[in-house]
Amino acid sequence: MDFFDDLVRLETSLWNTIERRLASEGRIGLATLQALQVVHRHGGDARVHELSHDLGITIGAASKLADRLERDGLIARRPNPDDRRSSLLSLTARADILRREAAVVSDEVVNRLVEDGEDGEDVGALSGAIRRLQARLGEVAEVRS
Amino acid sequence: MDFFDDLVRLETSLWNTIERRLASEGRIGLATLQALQVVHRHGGDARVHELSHDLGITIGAASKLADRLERDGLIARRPNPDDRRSSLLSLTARADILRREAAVVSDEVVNRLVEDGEDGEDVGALSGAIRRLQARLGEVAEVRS
DNA sequence: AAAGATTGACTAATCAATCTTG
DNA sequence: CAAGATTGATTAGTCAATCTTT
Repeated sequence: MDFFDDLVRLETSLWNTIERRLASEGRIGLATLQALQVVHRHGGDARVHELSHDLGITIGAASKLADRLERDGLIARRPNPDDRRSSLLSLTARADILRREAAVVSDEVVNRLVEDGEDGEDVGALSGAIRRLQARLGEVAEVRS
Repeated sequence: MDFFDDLVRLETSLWNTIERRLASEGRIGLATLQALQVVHRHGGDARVHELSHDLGITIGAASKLADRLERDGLIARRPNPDDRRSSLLSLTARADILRREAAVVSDEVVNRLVEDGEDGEDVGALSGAIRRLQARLGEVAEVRS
């Protein structure tokens, strides 16, 4: 199971590296960035359910995450007109700016790692392989509860 | 920064999938397995420092992790003869059995994903690329504090 | 002073129970 | 009853302060 260990180690190291860079520049944290990106990508259709699914956390965790983002003025909840059980989440103007700025920093770190090395062209193939494995793992990968 | 997102998503999905399989068989959790593997790999020379380094968590978190493992009878702390500031960590006999059993399950999940698909031979290259990127990221990847 | 580890206050995750709406 | 979400109790992480040993 060397492959899995290597995968975890790289993900952890890269995550920590990006997190440090963001902190050193006084930006939002990487976990917050990931959450804001989910809301952004879903346009006006983000619910707590999408946070849970896309981040791979439980519904309970996603609900509390939305609470914190709302408390910090990063998202707004408005009633879902199609289903009164849920709310629709959207980024505040300020959050969208912070999101974009942090994304630039994160991209910089990743690109510096991935580009202009001898391994430069590996990355296309690498990304493809990762996405194929992800597809293979498929819908089996939901979080319980 | 698609590459990083894909990496995170695969790692998360695979982690959750393995975790569910372990839980369904009544084994130790994946985080515990990872910790026991670190102690195992370091032979008699594991300290709290190694847990922190290899798992990518802070020293404080590693210290508390060692507390829990010790409390649950999975590791023993004995005084480090060479340096009285630290203890040496070793697996209990029971922990080594649980570690091996859980590793088999984890390997099964990963191998089923990775082998005998059309992507079978990708994985060698994939692992290599991941390890090269990890090396490139290098020692920069320590956790602060 | 620096290195290794521990501890307390805080933050964020899980799980289970519960509430509301479909 | 299902699905979506919230909440309370518990668990595990971070950070900062501290203690001991080098």
